Amino acid sequence: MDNEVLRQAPLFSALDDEAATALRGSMSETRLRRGDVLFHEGDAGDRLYIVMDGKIKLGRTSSDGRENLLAILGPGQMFGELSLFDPGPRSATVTAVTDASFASLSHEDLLKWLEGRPQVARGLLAQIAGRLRKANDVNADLVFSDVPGRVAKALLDLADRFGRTADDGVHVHHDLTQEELAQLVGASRETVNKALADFASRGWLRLEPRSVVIMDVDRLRRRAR
Amino acid sequence: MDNEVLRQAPLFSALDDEAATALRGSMSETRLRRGDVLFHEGDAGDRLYIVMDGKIKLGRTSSDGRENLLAILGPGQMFGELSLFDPGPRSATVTAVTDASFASLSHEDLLKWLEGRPQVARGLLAQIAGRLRKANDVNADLVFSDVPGRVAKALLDLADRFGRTADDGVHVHHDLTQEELAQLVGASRETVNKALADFASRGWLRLEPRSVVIMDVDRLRRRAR
DNA sequence: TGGCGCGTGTGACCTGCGCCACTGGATAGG
DNA sequence: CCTATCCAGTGGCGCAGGTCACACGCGCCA
Repeated sequence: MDNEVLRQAPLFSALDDEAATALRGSMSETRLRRGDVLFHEGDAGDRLYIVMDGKIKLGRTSSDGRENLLAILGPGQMFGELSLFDPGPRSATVTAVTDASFASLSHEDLLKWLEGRPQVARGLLAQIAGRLRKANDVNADLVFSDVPGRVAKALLDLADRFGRTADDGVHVHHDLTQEELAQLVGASRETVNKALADFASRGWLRLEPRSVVIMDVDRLRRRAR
Repeated sequence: MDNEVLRQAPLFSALDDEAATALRGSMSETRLRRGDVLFHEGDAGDRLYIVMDGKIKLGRTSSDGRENLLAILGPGQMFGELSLFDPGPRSATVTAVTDASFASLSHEDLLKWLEGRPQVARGLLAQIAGRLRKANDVNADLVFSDVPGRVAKALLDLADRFGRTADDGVHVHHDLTQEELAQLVGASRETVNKALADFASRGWLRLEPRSVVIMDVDRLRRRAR
């Protein structure tokens, strides 16, 4: 792992070389293969992770075994921040959606390193605050939007973060099965499939295994709100 | 406002008198009557508020005008913390559910006062982290629970925070109309009414205007999960 | 190379719940 | 005191979406 990769994380993008090197010193690296679980909801643990490569899903399981995804995270994004300030068991299960690697840092080391770097501390808080805002948005969507709307919104979000624009549209290699997509938007696999098929039949997008090509972003965006 | 009232807030309960007095110095007080709005979603503002007395609702309005409540807050609870770390327009509208009074504090004053009081700063972060956890829980409920389940859950939560136990049950003066309760759980007023009526007919609770008496907490709890 | 599992695509139900319509009681304002 | 408004209660209708059932293709391993 070198400083460059670390700087992918918005949080650390502005660090000078000295600071980045110091941080790296106390970080360790982990690798997972698709489907592997990093930790489970309920586990103890106080490490903060930063995705270096690959994608992970953050999910929770209901008492009757059904699953619901809180987020899909990719390179540069972090997770486990909750346990930094609100000690206690992990509130979600983290599973690799593709082969992935992470840098991680103990609560303690992070806080020590953060001392004297109030800018970064601020940034960290802003991230948490942003997450809270986003969680509230998701709530509103669950109440107000129908399933196709939520699917459209999810695709646009994934496109923002993982999409590559080509001349035939925005290629979004989300690496999710439709089942996972369904868990992400809080709907059944079948309904999500039908929504996707409908979008495709309108020419808004093209379906590919574990990915989509969005051909009419505007239409999709209008369907999302 | 005196130091005692301030100490109702868990965040400030452990302050010594000097610290509390210092804090009070930079706080100002506001009063509202039932139905009055403190600020709207989208407004500018960076004050942190603490409810001293009464109850408020934190809500957002969808593009087509429908409303959705994020939380009901009572004495000792605070809001507006988001704008502390994530500057930008207010993300929710705050309305008084009963006559209410608040202490408030500017972003700037708070941060200044917080310097040298890392314990309190930590506590503040823990509150935000807790809110995030809770928001995620609500998401899961919206996905997995039916309306009666969410109503039961909401009642139990309100009971925890505002209930008074008597020998005929737990009296919960929530001060919410059924319409508001419905917005809180993300359902229609009618459906919530029917759920409540059903609970009442089973003898789990008794309905009173803007309040309920829970007579069988256990049953209700079992219905909630 | 044949079978098996996994992801996807699609139709046929069934039902929870949103929306509408109306009633009756309570509260407030002229 | 009468009317207007708000809130609670209840029935009926329609539909979005969950569940079930099944079919197809593709990759993997024995």
